[in-house]
Amino acid sequence: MNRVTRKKLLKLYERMAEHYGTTHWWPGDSAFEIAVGAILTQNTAWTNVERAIENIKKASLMNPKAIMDCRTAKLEKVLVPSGYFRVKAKRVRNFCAYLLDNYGGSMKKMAKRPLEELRQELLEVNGIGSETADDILLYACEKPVFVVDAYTRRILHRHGLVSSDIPYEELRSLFENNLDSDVHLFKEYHGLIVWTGKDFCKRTPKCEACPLGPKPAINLG
DNA sequence: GACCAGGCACATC
DNA sequence: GATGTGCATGGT
Repeated sequence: MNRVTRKKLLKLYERMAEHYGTTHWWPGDSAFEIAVGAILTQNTAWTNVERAIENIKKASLMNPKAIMDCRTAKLEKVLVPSGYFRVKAKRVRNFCAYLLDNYGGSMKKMAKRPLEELRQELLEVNGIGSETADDILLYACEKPVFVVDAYTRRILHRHGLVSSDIPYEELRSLFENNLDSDVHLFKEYHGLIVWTGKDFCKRTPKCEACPLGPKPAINLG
């Protein structure tokens, strides 16, 4: 099922923006911090990620070289609050190794690579999948990529626009092909989806108060 | 105390 | 190629 149109996507955006205003998503003091946060937030609530990011900063580890140089036990310890700390320590390090080997540890240099090639490279890093790669591309590298997450799929499905098992790439294409290729729009759209999802679209949704309408299937026309 | 959260890789059939 | 499983913490 695919009933997505440009008009409907703009309507969704408009309703969420009316409710929340500007989200300024994604928070972070640097592109590197955003990339690390993208890995740490995998299947994890953002509040837990914030604690781990604070720990990384307090330990002066918020740069790729420091993360590669520190002992595994120490890195794992600062990541404990974000959950899955053993796998995430490996994944963060895999990204740091990639960044150091290919771009001398510079996110700025990395971001100069063409979008498609960079996306392929990121996906080859063990621990970086589609969503994490796209988070990094959009929010850390300012590339016009639409980030799809569980909320995106859930919200569009509940409004009768796509099937619940639509593949990641397919859903990403629907947004990218129907909207202007605009980094600011893509950032805000995803930010609004995250906020709406957190407030109203968990597995047990509170559709009554949702800015998108009182029922899962609303008239978006 | 159960259930859930913005994933991902790997094993198995 | 589809389906299942491990990974771990903190909030509700």
